Amino acid sequence: MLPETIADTVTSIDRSALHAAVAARLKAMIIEGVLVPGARLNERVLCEQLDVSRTPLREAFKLLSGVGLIELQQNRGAVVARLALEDIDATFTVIASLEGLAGELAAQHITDSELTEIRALQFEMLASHARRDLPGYFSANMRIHACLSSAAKNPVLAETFERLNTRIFATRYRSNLTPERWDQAVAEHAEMLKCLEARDGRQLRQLLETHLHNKRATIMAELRSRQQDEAA
Amino acid sequence: MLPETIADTVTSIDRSALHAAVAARLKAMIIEGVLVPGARLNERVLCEQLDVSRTPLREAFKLLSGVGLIELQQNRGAVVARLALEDIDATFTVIASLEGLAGELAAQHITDSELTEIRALQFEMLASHARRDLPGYFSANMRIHACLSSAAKNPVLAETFERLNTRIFATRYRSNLTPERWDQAVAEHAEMLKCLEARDGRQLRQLLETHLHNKRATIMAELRSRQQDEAA
DNA sequence: GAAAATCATTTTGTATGCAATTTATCCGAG
DNA sequence: CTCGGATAAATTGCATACAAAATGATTTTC
Repeated sequence: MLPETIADTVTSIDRSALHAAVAARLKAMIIEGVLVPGARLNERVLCEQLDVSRTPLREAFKLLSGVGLIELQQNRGAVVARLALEDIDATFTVIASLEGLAGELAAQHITDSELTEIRALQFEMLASHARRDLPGYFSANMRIHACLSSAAKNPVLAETFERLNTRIFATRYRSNLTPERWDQAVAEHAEMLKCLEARDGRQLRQLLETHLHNKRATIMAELRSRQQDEAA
Repeated sequence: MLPETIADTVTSIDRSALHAAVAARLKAMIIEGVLVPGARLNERVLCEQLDVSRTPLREAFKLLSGVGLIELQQNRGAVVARLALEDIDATFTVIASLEGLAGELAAQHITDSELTEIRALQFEMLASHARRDLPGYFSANMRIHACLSSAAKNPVLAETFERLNTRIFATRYRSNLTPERWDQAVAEHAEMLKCLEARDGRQLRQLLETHLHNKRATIMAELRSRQQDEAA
């Protein structure tokens, strides 16, 4: 299934914090799509796959349910959280607001080195855009948003973000973009950097909110059409 | 060992969802201040107190750590989450932003009956204010904010809220108010209701953000002075 | 032949036992 | 008397065993 040596080192589980390690592994499996939304998490099967007993596995379930990645059902075990379109929409709405806040705070608190890093990432993003390298673009994009979040110097905000992002990670960073929307997004990012350099929090917040609002609209449209296709 | 009286029924733990019930009990104990921040959660002791075995107790720990009410320490068990002043400040900043969003969405989506309920709660709050009944005031206040959150029709927002609120519940709804600040808060609430009735989302958002910003400033000032007293 | 009921199997939930780590106590050296 | 180290006690972490519930299959009844 997987290459033996390196993969084993990566995938094998650290026995010293088993429940946490199992949780991390399950999280990865969910994000990577190995475990699809709605799938039942059979304890016996997962125990054998991960080579742990049921106790730490069940504890990991509880940890993940707190993040909202899985749902616990009374006497019926756990299933991978299934997000309805409305949930995704709602999540983006909240993320948009938080991202706006992050921008406003970042404009106040960002250090020069952080700003330098964001500039660099911006160029990476431009490079990926020029190459039409979508995965590279998403990667740079994601790191820019993470950088902004950390520049805001608000751990609660960062944590809340992290939480919401993991839930819709696949949706957010694996969607398609029309060429026009892609160009527009890149242009928006350029604007955002300008605001950041000018330390204009108000404006940055506004920009980020509309930026995320646009992203939400794009993704929702895509998801809806995809759902229609499936129905047909 | 069956529950005999009504009191027993209320306080005894529902055996059908033990880990969840235990989590609820622990949450209550933390919010009520029975378990103070920083206190170690000894498994053996809690098992005896709650009359459950360690397995569901430990699972409850994991559930609560997801909400951020307790912290898990490697090989050292769990402690009630201890919030530094900066954490409280950061939390309020995020709550302010979310509350603003809730207001904006509520203005768009609120139903007449919800609006009626908020009006009623507003009067309850005024009554408590007139009587200088602080607990009653906080209670009405809390229900108004909850109502607003539910009127926003965004479950993700509501959940995020709930999460952040439980963490600083004691701080938020048990602080003192100067008479001036109290009057001001009541006035702000009147303004907010007006915006809601006019379905003016923009304005309401602005109001809520400053309202929460004021609340934050008040509470942070109080906490800082309290900390100084303790040091002296 | 279909619906319902019963029984077996599987799966989840809880309790307990054992190993490993941490914490507390005691003793001796400086 | 204090500090450090060794040992004992306590506590946590994981695995397993048992109990309860849910699922599925088979038989019974109409």
